[in-house]
Amino acid sequence: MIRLLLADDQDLVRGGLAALLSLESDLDVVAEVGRGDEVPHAITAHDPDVALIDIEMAGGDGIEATAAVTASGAHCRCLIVTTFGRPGYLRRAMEAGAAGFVVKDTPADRLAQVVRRVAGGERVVDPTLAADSLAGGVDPLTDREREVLRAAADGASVRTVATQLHLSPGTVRNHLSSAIGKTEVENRYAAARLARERGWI
Amino acid sequence: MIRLLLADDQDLVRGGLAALLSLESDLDVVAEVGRGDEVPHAITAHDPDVALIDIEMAGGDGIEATAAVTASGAHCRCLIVTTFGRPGYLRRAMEAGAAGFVVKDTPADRLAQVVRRVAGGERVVDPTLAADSLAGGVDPLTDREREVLRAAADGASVRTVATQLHLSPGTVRNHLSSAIGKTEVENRYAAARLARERGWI
DNA sequence: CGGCACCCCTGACATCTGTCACGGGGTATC
DNA sequence: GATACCCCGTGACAGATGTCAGGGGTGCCG
Repeated sequence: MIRLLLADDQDLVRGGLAALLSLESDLDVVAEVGRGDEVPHAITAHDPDVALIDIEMAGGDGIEATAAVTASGAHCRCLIVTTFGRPGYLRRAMEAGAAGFVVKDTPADRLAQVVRRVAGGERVVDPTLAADSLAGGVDPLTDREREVLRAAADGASVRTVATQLHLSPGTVRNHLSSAIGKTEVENRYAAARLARERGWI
Repeated sequence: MIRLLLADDQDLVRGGLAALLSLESDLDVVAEVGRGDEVPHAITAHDPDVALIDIEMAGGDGIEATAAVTASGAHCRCLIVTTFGRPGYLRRAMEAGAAGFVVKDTPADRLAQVVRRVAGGERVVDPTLAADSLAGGVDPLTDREREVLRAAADGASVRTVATQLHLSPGTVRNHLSSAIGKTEVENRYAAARLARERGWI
């Protein structure tokens, strides 16, 4: 019997996955949580073999949760199950110690197979996604550029961002200009959009 | 027996919902589609009583699909099941003739009840969402403002938007300025963000 | 009919943005 | 030590943006 933990902030999706996986005789959903930061506690409490974790969640994201589980040295292996197949997500998830990464577009009947392979010790990655990740290139932004871009992403002015990050307005503009250059777009918003799409911020 | 159609572009979610609903003895999932524009055809082919439709989908959105079903005069009733509880979505869905609207945060065991009530002829709306919709106010934007805002949302310059919509650059700027004023924010991007959040664009 | 709201356009203005050249300071690598 | 990054800052410039005050046109409604 493979013991499973589900982490997803949407009740219907979580319930659906539970129903789906429970159809398999060798899989047993032993716990469900709706927030990323509840994952470590649930793992110590229920000792699952595999944790299926979403990335975008209300309380703490799934990559951080995965990193926490990895750091704790728990027996449980983490399988990321996410909506967005962003190359940056994949890379960051693997760095955080994830044992698998699939998108929610995966055919439903294949999920159980993936879970079994992960439980068996394999690393399972969505093949098309892995190709994208290799082809799409890596994040060219520096830490500061990412930070500034993130702060400016939802329409904050230079002055606001500068105050927020304790920087001079000129410096903020320089970082933004650099990010715009690296992403080869016209302005900060397009740059932020692209960076988000690629999973860089 | 209540016959169901599922429309969601994510295989795992669709499969999960199917598994979840199939646990109920009076519900029967007779068809599944992964695109909004396949909904009308699937309805004529399988004659379901209730269609569970997502909004954000790859091929044609769920509100358009609902409108098409309503226009066709089919016996089938549409229940929107979506990730985002945006007031604008709710309003537009109801205008398109939806018989129900729930978010994916809904507890899994309540979905079957909602489906039964919709099948029985009731209109079922997420209560907190309905409150938001009434309190949050209506879309203050004009058709043109919405259009211009949408075109400018992902970082296009004024010139680009103007060419795209066959307008003068000055006119575009006036529309944007007006939208910025109505949304009470600082710039077009924040305005677009807010409009998207509210479901206006 | 007169308002009223929307649409389209113009021109002008202050401000914000994106870019460039330039400087100084820190750290890691060879 | 030289080199190469990265970080932070300045000053200056052209161009984009947001705002305002106009002008005409349409259609709707009291």
